[in-house]
Amino acid sequence: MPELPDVENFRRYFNATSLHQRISRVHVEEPALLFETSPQGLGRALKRRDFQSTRRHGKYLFADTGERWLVLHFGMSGSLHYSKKDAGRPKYTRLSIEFENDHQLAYTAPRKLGRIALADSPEEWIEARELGEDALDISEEQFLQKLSKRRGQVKSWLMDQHSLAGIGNIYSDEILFQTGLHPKHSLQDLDEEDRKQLYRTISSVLKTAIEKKAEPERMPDKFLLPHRKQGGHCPACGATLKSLSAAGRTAWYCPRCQAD
DNA sequence: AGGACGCCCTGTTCGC
DNA sequence: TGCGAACAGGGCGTCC
Repeated sequence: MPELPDVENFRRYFNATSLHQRISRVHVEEPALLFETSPQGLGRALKRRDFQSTRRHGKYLFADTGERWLVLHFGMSGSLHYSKKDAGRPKYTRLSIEFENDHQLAYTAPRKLGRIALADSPEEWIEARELGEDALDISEEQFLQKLSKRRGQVKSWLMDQHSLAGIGNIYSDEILFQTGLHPKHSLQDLDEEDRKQLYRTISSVLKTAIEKKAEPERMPDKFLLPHRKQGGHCPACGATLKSLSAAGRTAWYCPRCQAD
């Protein structure tokens, strides 16, 4: 599930459950998800410390130990679950962090496509991965400038984490639907008003999705999200939605409201 | 540079 | 109903 709104909710969940508690044990159940560290290295970085704060950049979550930062990426299926230790670990737990209060924070990822790492700081990580500005932090001026330097299809650009960080397949569809743009619309052909509208829609869609806990059933009626599947209908005009392939993913759009 | 692929995984959904 | 194929909200490397 994890695009920017999901990860922001994970961050808030992390804050509500896992700050300021001494870490007693660290279990790495899927070492393949570790990036440039080892179970021992992760244990050394976390044990006997506590998480003091969190940050998010795009789809990455960072937790500060006062020394190094824990970095979590959720791939396509990752999530967080805080529970009492004696309840056992949730299914698909790939990493669990146990606290001295007999609770644990489990990072689950059925599809094993996530990433667990350590960084000296969020900034160091962002720079090393060459991530773009966070989609909710970027100013309109920065946004317009970045856009003007690029060519290609609008959907691909929105999903490119090196341009803007945080937007994936689902929310790029939502943003394009609400802006009335076809997924393959050329960036160069966007006029000034389209560009400004795109910027405003990114912000409003992501903020609304965060508020709604990134849960499709909670989204406003005008959102495409709950309808984007085979046989789904446009919430604005009722037309049957169409799909196409873009940047290796399936885009859903309304052929009437988003004519090319 | 940008775009189309293939691949990494595995649970769920689709289509015959 | 049952089975294999295709697909799923991500990201990376390769090739053209």
